[in-house]
Amino acid sequence: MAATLHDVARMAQVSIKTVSNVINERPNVGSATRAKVEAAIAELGYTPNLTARGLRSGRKGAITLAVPDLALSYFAELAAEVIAAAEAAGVVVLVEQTGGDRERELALLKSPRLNMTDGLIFSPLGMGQEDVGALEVSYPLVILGERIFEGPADHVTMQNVAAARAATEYLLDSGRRRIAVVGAHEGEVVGSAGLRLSGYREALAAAGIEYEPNLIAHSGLWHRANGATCMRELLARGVDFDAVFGLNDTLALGAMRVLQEAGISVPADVAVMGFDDLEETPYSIPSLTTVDPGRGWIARTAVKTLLQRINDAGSGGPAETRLAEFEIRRRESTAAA
Amino acid sequence: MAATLHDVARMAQVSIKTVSNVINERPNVGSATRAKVEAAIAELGYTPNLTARGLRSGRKGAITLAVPDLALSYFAELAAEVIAAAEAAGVVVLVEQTGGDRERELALLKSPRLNMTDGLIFSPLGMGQEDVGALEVSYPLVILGERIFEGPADHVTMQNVAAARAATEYLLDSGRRRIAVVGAHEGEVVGSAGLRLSGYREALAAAGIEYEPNLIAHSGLWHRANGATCMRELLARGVDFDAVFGLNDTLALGAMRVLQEAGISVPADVAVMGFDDLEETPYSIPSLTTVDPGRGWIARTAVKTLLQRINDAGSGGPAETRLAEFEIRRRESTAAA
DNA sequence: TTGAAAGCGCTAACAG
DNA sequence: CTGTTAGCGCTTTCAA
Repeated sequence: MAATLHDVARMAQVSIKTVSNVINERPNVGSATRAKVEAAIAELGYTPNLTARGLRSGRKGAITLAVPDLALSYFAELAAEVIAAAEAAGVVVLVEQTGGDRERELALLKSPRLNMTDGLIFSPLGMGQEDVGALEVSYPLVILGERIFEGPADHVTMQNVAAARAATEYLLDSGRRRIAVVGAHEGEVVGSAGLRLSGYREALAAAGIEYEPNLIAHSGLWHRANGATCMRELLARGVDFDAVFGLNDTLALGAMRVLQEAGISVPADVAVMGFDDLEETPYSIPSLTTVDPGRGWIARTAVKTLLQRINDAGSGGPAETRLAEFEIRRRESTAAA
Repeated sequence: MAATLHDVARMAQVSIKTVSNVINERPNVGSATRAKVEAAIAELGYTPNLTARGLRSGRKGAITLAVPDLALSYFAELAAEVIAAAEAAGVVVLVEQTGGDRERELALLKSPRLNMTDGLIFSPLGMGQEDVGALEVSYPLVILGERIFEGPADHVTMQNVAAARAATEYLLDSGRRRIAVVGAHEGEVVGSAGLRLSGYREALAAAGIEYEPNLIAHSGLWHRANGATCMRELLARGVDFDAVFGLNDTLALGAMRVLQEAGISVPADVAVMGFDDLEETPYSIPSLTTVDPGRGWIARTAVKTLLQRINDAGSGGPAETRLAEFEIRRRESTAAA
């Protein structure tokens, strides 16, 4: 059995309160007493029971991170950065996967499991604006991504529209005119897919180029395999294009795979642009031009914001939205034809 | 304030014990009483306080998964499967990153944080056989990977030596003779790198081919960038080779990138073999032949084993080692020259 | 500066 | 079948 505060107190011949004071680095403890207590702690190998502390104090020193799926590289890299940022603040991270499924996302928001942690960083994929009410929760909550605007919770996110527009303009500037899109979501408006498509359309409109639905390929989850499928579909349609904008990197990579399989040269025949700046993008063949949406900043800001809300305990002012800076990472896949 | 058992009991006009019985699905509750209690639970939106339950029962319904880094695809995909398996068993997962650093790994094993969960699935990278004593811990522990043999804890792992040997033999069988290795760890014996290199040497020896140190490139963490660096080094050495065995997929992918950059055709000039069967390997260009080491089975078995130990609470018998089956996934990168 | 004691919300004897 | 009660290990008033 692990040693408790009582055991330490008994051994050090002081009261349990004094031991507690030492552990929590409270100032008012005599140095002789402190030394005695510390000796006893070392001797017994005492380590505080975090569950008991959590019950008593209401603070668990843990947060939950909910993402669709860690097998999606973007979320894996995001999670890595969230965990690192939390660790730096002395907080641990419980990771939940929702599969991007609306029902599971809604269920998670009301799950008793959440009371094991002090708050939630939530990256929804299936929920939409109509579910904004579900975000009225009794615990600190930070939302990532754009499915929901103007909600009751803090929001940390990337500039999807502006960044996608910049990506498209970059393609346009390099002389491409017929830009296919891979990974769109039929009829979506508020999700990442819808927003990035809006950015694409804005760029087209600004350049006086007509939007052509036939150049848009739709898919479900943004897996590499779906990028490949989209590209096969585009090729099957027989539509002509000189560039592809993958709505994220894995889609772009999957599409690029199929392009080369079909004997189409990248970038000579078709330029490829991604979105996310995954760690692997400099190592694809050819290396992938993409948009760095500020993932690291998003992770750090989400953790910082959540911990602030936890500390403020309700008195923290109205919900805020914070936007990350983005940047185009130019690589080989979009080199001049 | 959230409703408690007391609130529910008061509203349903029963004792707190009865409410507890209902919640924990204990059989001995009259159906009329049960209905009353359930109504009260619904009315108050009662949700059990898991922290209190954990303190009282000693069971938290959570486990810890410690991996080097979620930004490494192998660990991200492993974590995804561990979390899914745990979820199926009604358990949540706290994820820790050690960076593969020995000191951090050792520190984690003694961290008070671990008492927030019921047990640990641990994938060490920096620790070695000399640290086997650190695995004598007071909580249920399952070790993943091969850094440590014959330890006091259950061990779920892949067949590194046999699988690497099979991979090398596959290359040999397809007519390749000078097989470079990317990602070796200088002087390592018990780690994945050392074991996979042993498998490589076994295959060479069995085929009567001499082992040539000049064909081996060393690296640190198995990042894609390091695979690229290794390949640059190999090319700089001017040594001749007709195949590359990447000790994992990301290394192989990074190496393949550099090969093509140098105008060397894969697989015509050089065949490339990976290890891990990452989700992206069918979509690289060319698609990557690799070893599926049984990652999904490992994740599910690790969770099952850990939960069993947790349930057995010490009376579970001696530590066991479980080995996953492996399989070569043949793709384009090793097609006949 | 330190001690005694209450109680966080729950489970599990033990009674009835 | 249901109620009473004693803690799990900790933090935290309140006194001394």
